[in-house]
Amino acid sequence: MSGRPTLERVAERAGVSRATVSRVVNGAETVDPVLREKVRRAVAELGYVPNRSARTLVTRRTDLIALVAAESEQRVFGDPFFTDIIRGVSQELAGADVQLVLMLAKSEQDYTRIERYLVPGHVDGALLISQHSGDALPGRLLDAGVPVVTGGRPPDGSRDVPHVDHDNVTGAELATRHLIATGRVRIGTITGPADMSAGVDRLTGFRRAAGDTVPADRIEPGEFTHASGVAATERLLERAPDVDGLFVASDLMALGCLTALRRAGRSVPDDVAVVGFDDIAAAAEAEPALTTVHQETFDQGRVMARMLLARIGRIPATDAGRFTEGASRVILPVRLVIRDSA
Amino acid sequence: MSGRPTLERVAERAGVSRATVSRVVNGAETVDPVLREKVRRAVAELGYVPNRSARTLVTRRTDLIALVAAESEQRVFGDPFFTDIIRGVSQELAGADVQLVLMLAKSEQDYTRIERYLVPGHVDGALLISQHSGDALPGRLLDAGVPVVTGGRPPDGSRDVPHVDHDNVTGAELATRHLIATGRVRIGTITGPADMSAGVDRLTGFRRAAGDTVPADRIEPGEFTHASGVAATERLLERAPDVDGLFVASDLMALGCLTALRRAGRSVPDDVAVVGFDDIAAAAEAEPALTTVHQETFDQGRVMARMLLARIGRIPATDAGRFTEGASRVILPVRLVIRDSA
DNA sequence: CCGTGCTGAGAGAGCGCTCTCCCGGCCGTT
DNA sequence: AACGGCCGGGAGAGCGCTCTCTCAGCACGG
Repeated sequence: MSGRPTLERVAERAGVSRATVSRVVNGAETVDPVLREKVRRAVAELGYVPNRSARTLVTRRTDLIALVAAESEQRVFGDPFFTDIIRGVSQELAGADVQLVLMLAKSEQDYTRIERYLVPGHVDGALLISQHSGDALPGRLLDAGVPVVTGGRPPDGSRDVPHVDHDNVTGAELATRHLIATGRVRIGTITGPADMSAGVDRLTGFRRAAGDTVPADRIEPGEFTHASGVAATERLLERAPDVDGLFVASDLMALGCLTALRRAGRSVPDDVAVVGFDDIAAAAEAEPALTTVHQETFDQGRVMARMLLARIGRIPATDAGRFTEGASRVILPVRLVIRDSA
Repeated sequence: MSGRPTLERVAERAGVSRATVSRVVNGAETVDPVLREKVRRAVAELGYVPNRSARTLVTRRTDLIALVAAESEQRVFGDPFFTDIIRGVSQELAGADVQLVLMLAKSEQDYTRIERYLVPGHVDGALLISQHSGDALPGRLLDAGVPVVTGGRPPDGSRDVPHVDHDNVTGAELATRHLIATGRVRIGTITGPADMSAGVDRLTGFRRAAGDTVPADRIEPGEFTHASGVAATERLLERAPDVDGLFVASDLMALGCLTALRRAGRSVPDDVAVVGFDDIAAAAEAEPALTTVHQETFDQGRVMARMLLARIGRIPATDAGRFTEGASRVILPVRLVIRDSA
């Protein structure tokens, strides 16, 4: 570390000034090809790599982007969702030579720490996932001028933040219509949390397809986890034993639902048809294989990253495409995947 | 960002020199309490937060630690393993005010990029998970003087690197002994990849318990994934249809194994007893609930982080405990969890 | 009374880079 | 032939921080 070559050393070796080396390293056009070649060689010979901090100090660019996930209640983490988003984000950032700083918030205290870290320009921008209503972070970051993109529509009532979401309403509608089209008449749903937009939107879609005639005892709240899927199904079966079709707002819950139905002696899809949402890997392996709404979580991560990169001017104009300036909202399409459970 | 207060401004407001403010901010003892209080107030009033790059430039400390995962073949990612490690690492780093930089390598090219990034002091240390034999990264980092801790024993033949592993040999031995103790006589195993130490060690443990009498056609290689578990079980059943007990080297594969056995019309545990390894959340939910070897992946992440922090002098001596200097190797205990599949 | 030893605080020199100036040389113009 | 314009390259001023060095001030002993 002590012996690491500096710009100065490279300049010396190449017989030019520091400024010229800097120009070459940063790809400036206005350098004589002969000098450029000399510098290139000196850089290679010395194994020169620019010192990030020194550069950041003057450019005010960190080449760092934070991915913040509210991990509270382990909700995010049981979900393959998290992993896929990270993979997508990671891939896109790698291409832009930007590093990913991962920050998990388990408590209010963590949140404060994260806020203190993000605000003063330690990162060039932030990606937020798993937002809940009442979350002040996006607003604070916006106020502080930190570029932000969230995964999923911000909860109702929060400020308008650029975001990338899946078409949850349409997905839920497709799922529910499928239940109806296959002859189910006493349809119910297990919903996601009411403080997350994915929960709200999927219920909206369900209502849009099923109409307002669905009695309240066939609507049961869950928490997007496997365990909550089991519990919600049990409660629902108790109150509405004649239910013959269920739209379950996440695959993890749907898997729990299958377990609960099996224990209750109901056969799927004969007695009760089940449709999930997310199309996680385990859905296809379930017994029976789960009919579900497919979404592209990996792509969501990629688009989030691209959108943020565009906002901070890190994507060449040609590449940025529709995300360059205007777009502050991208809704990705979903599709129904019919397997055996409905 | 432009208006962010600097040390200079704080000094001015507090009526002291920059050096004194720096001392207070960094918790030096040798400052007059009166001045200290003045500085504290000025810091609070201006909302001063030190500029990380400027500090890094002189201290050569980045307060950044990289977590590198070889994501190739998506093996790492299907696994809840990854998520748990991250959670553990993240928690421990948060306490030390160190940020986590996540780097996923999908290709050789990524690997080169990562190496270029890590070597020149962009991070204070690196955590490596999912190592394969032939992986040159740990050695290169060691040579470059970058502190490294790996998750899992480095593959045979690689250089000795500080690491944190679970006791895979003992775990596999326990699992296999359980099969024997419950009366299974024609025992087989589905192994992990031969280029990963977890795969090798679990096979060693199996052999240690089962003896050398196990015929080769009851040993079938898998890749730690669900799909490979299904395939390996099918191949094994074809060659050794009379098998009555299986030690499967990962839960994901064991779940696949259950699926394959069900399809083949074998009942578990009556016809074939199955023991997995990892105790992922889904193991308890499986049908039948999976008997498996429990490991503390979350703790593994924590210990890895602590070990690295100790090596770079970021853990107070009292806390560092056994990891301070000597320990370059920690083996975490595992235990057998008996459920319904064996 | 002065000299010695200490403690606490300020002055100032960088850390390695970028970027704005400015200047020298070359072209084209009048 | 003289001059303006332009372009490539060098000099040098920071970016915000840390840390060594130095010195002022005080208590103490001789």
